[in-house]
Amino acid sequence: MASLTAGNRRPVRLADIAKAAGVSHGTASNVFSRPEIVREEVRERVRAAAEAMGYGGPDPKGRLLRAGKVNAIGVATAEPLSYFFEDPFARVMMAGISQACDATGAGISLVSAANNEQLAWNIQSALVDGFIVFCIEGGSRLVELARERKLPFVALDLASEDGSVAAIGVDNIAGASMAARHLTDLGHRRFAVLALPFADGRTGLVSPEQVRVATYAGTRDRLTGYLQELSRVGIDISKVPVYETANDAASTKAGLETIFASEAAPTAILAMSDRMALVALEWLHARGLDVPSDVSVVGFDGVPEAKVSEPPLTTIAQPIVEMGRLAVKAILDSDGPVSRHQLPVELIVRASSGPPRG
Amino acid sequence: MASLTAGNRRPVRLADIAKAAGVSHGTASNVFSRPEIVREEVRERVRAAAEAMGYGGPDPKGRLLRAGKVNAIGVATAEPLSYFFEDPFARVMMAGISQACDATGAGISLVSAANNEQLAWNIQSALVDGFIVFCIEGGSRLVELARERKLPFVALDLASEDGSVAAIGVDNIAGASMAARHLTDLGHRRFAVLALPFADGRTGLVSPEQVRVATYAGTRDRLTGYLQELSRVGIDISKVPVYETANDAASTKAGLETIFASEAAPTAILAMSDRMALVALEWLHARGLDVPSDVSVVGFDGVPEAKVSEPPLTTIAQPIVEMGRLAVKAILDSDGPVSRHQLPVELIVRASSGPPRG
DNA sequence: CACTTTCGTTGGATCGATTCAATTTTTGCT
DNA sequence: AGCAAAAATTGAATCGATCCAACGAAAGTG
Repeated sequence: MASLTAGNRRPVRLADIAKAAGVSHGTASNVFSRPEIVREEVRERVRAAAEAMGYGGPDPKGRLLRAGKVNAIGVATAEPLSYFFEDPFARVMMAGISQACDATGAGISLVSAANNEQLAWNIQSALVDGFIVFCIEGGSRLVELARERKLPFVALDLASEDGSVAAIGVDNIAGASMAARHLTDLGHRRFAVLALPFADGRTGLVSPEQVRVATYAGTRDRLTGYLQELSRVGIDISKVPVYETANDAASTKAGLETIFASEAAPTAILAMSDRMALVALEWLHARGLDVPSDVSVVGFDGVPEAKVSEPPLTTIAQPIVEMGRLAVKAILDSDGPVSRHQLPVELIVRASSGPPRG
Repeated sequence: MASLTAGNRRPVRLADIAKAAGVSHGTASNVFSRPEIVREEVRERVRAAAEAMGYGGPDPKGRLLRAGKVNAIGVATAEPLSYFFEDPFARVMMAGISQACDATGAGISLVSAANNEQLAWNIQSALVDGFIVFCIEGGSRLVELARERKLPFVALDLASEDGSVAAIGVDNIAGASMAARHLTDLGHRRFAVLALPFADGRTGLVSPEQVRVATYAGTRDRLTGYLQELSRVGIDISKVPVYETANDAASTKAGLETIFASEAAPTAILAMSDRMALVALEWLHARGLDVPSDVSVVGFDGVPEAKVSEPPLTTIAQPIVEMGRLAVKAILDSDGPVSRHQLPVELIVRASSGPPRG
């Protein structure tokens, strides 16, 4: 019934206009892809036929099959799609990826789903030349799915233990160590750690046992870096509360409640992400605690928001944009050996850290 | 030379494993797409063959051609790709689009290029089921290119005059009018307007003539709304400076310089975007002018940043997320007539506006 | 035991283009 | 005009899958 309107579902193929123009489909194809090699008169005839029949140009679906290359790279996470536009770290990373893609003319396909089954299907059916995998929650599954596609892929921000997967990350141990060192140098001795997930789906204070079996090596490495430095100055690290969050506001606040409920409240907080650190800043302010005179806070990541927070956040800056660029490069020239890059981080001292009171 | 390593460029097709497993390609296909209809023994044999030969599952490229649907929608702009992750308005809009896509399981393809030729090619070859077109700079060209693909598409944030293109926008005249009304009610009589582009590529004070031939009807409508209200209270609108910017920091600051260089500096600024308004806030502060006691500022868009600026920004909020959702819906059920939605806007009064001094 | 269902499998047709070797037409030159 | 070289055109093969009508075998029925 809907077909009453002009009665056709646009089945206009290149072959149709070739017939209409009285040329072979080979020639018709040339009119669009290499117009210079077909005689002007013929070219115009074909163009006119295309115009008349409402032909929208060669369908990329067809071309794709022959050409093999999609000219787009997929960026995958196990978060909902909006993660790409809402998470500060993801946004900066995507900006880096964008730059590299713009430079090479590649497109970006966002591949993602919070739902597990949907995610698998989306990865299996993504039309891309390769994947950049954001390893936050569900990282290992994601890597597994990407690997199954047998396309080039690179894991981001993951201290993957599996040397066979290409990965781009930072030196988490060194970075965390620098953060802790900065605070111990200032004289702090009572610490608390706001940790990223060690494994999927749980939050709360973590035990050494849980750290040992951590799924996420990156989280473990940062903790290792923190604790290494703390024990160096003689702090009993078994007394340092480590609260695992889901890197969102709610679980971070819960962590802060727990941490500050204890007798010996810390004078310094080591947060494994700027996102958590920024939440902490807000929470401390609401609680009437001054930063940095009551509590110092040091983040990790170096997102732009850290520059303009109240007070501006001391943090370990990752070369996020550069990582994004490298990732794209790794996909596009993915012939060589699996590329594993470990980039340096940098301590950026701002106003959220200072000597402890007294 | 590179082919020494195992000497093959992965030409493993479904047909290959079918042959290896001793079944027809039809059956092999079924093993992956409808496993329940093939006998277990056969299924396992095929699966084993696939595993052994390193087959990564049915290639979506092939499936696509047959299926016809990509299951992804393209979002197009004439800006570089990073625009999606850096512009506040775009980010909120993308969040809305993401939500709708998550809900329906569709993917998102970012289609964009600052370079003209590249842009055309990218749109022509994008593997998508439809386009959502961000009409900022280069809007008309973009719409033209999208139209040529003969795919469903919807223009966002564009008061397109051409009734044949689906579009989702807000009532720009009413919104602008509300903004101006708010300020006239407060007692303001000396105004300046920071305008979005009327046409591509130029900035500076605009003449009525330039307004008349504006490419962007949305910009013109907002101006109409402002001026309608101003003349209603008896202001000589020919004296109101209207400075056209490129909606970036540089040209906005240039506009402010121009505006405040004049004898009778305005007591109120009407900015056609929050982005400009926020730049204005900063510029005025740096210049030593207090907002709102020296100058009131009212923006347009309602981006999240407006809530936390110093001072918080009075603005006309668009239902950005809702627009994103509607756009996706328009693409996905694109059978009906071209859908043109005009959504309402809302005046949000914050601290950046107040009565003029004296 | 013949006869109908049901189930699993087969292989050809199709999706919409590009490519390339072969062929035809045009051009250029004497 | 005659012939070689250059340019334009043709059409079959290919890309990698899915779909479906037809068919053979096994199971069920009188």
